[in-house]
Amino acid sequence: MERSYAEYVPAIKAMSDETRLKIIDMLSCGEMCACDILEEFSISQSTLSYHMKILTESGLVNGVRDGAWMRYSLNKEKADDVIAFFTSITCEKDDCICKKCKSMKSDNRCC
Amino acid sequence: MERSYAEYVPAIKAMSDETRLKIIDMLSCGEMCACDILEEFSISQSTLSYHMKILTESGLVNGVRDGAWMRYSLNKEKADDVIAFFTSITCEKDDCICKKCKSMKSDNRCC
DNA sequence: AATACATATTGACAACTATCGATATGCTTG
DNA sequence: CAAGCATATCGATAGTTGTCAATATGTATT
Repeated sequence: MERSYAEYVPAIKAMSDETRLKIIDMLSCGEMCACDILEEFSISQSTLSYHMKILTESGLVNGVRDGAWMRYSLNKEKADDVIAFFTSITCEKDDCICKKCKSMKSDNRCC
Repeated sequence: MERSYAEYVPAIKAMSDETRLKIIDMLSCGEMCACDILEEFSISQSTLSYHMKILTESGLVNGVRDGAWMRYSLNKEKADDVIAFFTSITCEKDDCICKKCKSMKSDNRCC
């Protein structure tokens, strides 16, 4: 089975930034609007908007407009999907890509 | 509780690349040497060495010299640690950072 | 319609990343 | 020790990222 690693890259990239990790954590219990998220950081409004765009485009965060505000929330399904993907590529498995290694020996060593 | 998001950034950054995700997958069942990993990709030897450095410096991959070869393996503890961190920041929790949000209402909405 | 507020977009820029070819280092074997 | 193979490092380069100030857009209120 060929796994589609590239499919997960945008979400993992979205998580590979300290600011965005904190935002994900902040959204784990419910919705927050941009202005309240902004208060927790020492970054400009445009920078936060940039981070929220990366998070929403990655699918990890949902954003809905509510009048003048944007309400952001965590897309739990997507987050769980990423976690499941991680778990799958870091666990031994019967159809593992490494089984294709020509010189792999019986003790799981090659070379 | 203040979480140390920054602590996990190098490992997540290491995972945010298609090539390195595939390498992690290849190492999930056992050790492989650089030359065998290289065969699975269309990249130069120096580029692979660069990726292996990022993976080992992040702690996700262990590299040990074995004569002329390097034997790489997944650091399962580190991988599990990252997964546990993800799980923790994407799940509701009593000590959640979002609970500090001034305007958070009883229905977990703010604004 | 004018003003104020919330958020998004733009343009600029410095820092970082992925890549390569060339070269260096380290190990093994004749 | 010389040659050859495995891996690492270096220097260059094109592309990406995170940041800001300025500006634009969208919504609510007066």
